[in-house]
Amino acid sequence: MKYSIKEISELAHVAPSTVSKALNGQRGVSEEKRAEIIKIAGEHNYIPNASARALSHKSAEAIGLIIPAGKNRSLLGSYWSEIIAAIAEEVSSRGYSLLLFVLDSEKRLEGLKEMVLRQNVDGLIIPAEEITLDAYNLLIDLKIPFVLQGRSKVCNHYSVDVQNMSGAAALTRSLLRQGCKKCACVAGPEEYLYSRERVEGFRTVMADSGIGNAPVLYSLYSEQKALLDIRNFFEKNRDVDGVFITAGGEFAFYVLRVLKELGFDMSSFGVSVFDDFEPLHFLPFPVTSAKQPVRLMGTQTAKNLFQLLSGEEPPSLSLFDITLVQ
Amino acid sequence: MKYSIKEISELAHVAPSTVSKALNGQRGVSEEKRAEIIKIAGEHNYIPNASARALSHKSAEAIGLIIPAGKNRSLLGSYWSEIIAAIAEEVSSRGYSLLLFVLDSEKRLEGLKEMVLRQNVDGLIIPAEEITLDAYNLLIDLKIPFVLQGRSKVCNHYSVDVQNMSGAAALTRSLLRQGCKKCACVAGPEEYLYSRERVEGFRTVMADSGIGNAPVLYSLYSEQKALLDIRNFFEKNRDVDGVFITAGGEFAFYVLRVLKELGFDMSSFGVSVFDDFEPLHFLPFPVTSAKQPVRLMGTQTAKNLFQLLSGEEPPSLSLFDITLVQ
DNA sequence: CTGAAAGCGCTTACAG
DNA sequence: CTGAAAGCGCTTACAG
Repeated sequence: MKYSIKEISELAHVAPSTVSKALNGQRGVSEEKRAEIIKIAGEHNYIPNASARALSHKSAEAIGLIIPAGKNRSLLGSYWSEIIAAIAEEVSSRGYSLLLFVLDSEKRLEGLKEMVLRQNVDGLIIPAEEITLDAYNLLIDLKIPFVLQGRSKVCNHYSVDVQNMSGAAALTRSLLRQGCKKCACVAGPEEYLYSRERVEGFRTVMADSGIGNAPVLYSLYSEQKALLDIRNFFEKNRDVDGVFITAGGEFAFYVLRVLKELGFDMSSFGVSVFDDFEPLHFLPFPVTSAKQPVRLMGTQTAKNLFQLLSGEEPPSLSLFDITLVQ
Repeated sequence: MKYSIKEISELAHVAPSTVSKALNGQRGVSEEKRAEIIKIAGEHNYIPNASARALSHKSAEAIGLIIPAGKNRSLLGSYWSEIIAAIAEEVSSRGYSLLLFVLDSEKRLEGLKEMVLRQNVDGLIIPAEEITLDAYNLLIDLKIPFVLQGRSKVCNHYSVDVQNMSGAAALTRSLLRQGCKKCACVAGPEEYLYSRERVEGFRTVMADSGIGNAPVLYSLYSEQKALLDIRNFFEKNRDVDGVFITAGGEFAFYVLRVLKELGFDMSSFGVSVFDDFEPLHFLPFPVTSAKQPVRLMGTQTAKNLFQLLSGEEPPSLSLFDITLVQ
């Protein structure tokens, strides 16, 4: 059975307010009574009602995390699965809880807006690529604190991100160093800032080394669409001998699957991937990848949000470097 | 700015209770007023306070999902990342939200207990391998509805699980069919029922084919410990020519890494893994894996929990079959 | 130190 | 149809 504070107060022969103070470690209760109350509450498995607490506190002690996944975008092997773990850890270490909102590819932030907002959260963590101007304005209007995971081109707001351009440049240089003559780039959705930045890093290095217009493909993360696009792309670019893939996880494997199917000789093919993923290094050919300090980044995001909640001003941008993994 | 129902009611020149009825689609409001109220609420981005709502409803419209991950157990490529997505989808399609609790390897359910319980959730989804008798009794005492993901040996309760024994048997038979003469089994923690069941499936098939005591290793999922155990195991079992791994994701790759390091000739080595994981099929040698219908299982778990919440009696056990993937 | 009272923002009988 | 009132379970000034 579930007890309320009133019932506990009766069992302890004190007022509810005294129980509240005792259990919350506030002063104004004799140590004698406090001990007694704690004992009784423990014996009855008393657990304060979080909603009531939130209502009077005017704080739910909860933060909301939005992640892009759902039917067409797997969480598997992705950046987001590690982000979740990192943020969950930081959030729960502060006694807060974590509301998770998973975005379907169709129902973008729009559909979830109401849902997210009607759940009481003190703040939100939002993937930069998902925020829209409308959503941004709404959050600002409602004064709901939030931080972005990544940077957005839609709005300028507190962000935590990785050095996309220099990371992509390093990966591209690695392809050249391996002797690739004709490199291509397969990127995620063009509408995402990080896709574009990584492509730009690729292009810059290619241009610097005198290669005018290396082939670039922007695609989507949905398996079906990606496989189709990638196949078309490589059928038109049979002479490519190296590829820079701007996104890891399953997407990188889609590219590799197509290359294999089209009969490319992978033993003399350069592959570099933005985002590290252990299975990449078990392949029968070498892969260079960029490891983002994802855990640190997730933790930083949560920390920045908590700073915001406490009224302090967090850094407007926390930028992290990648590490090359061979 | 954030408006309360009282403020909206003043703007609309009606009583708060009328606003409530209008916005919640209840009868007892003229359609005229209802339209007017909805209009005003919309214009002011009115969003009802979830805590207040939960407090009077006596339902938070939220369910809690506990997952085992954290520092030493990655979410990457795991069963749990898909479970999260499936459950999130089902939960949000019902207008509920999802509280996520990530368990560190040290602080098992115990530490989280208070945390989980003081957040208002209508029900919980708990990994079978994490539940303890104490936690079980507490939940029963507090009448908090919950379902288990997997079966537990600690308690008999509503569960959703995969056919562990027959799946393991199929994978083992596949090794034999490939011509393996000396098969070993590398399993996850012995304390987990599914580890034991899968080992049992392995042993049964081995025994049936006249092989007395095939080597079996139980280890942990933490990278460090696993690598150590696995190395020791195979150093002592140099003559093994096939392995059945009871868990997919990164754990399977630990095994493969060690085999590679120890110089086993993988081209003539049989590998079968319980749990499918796309990267497994890009390896330079064939791997047989068992694909669990993880999405369906997650959805079923959520559905069973909602049945429980609505006062119905869900199946005490929903069992799913694996599919062999070559 | 102790407790009665008001308030947090909703919802839901209940009366008019 | 409409609204005043009580209640959900806490917390927090405020008196005593």
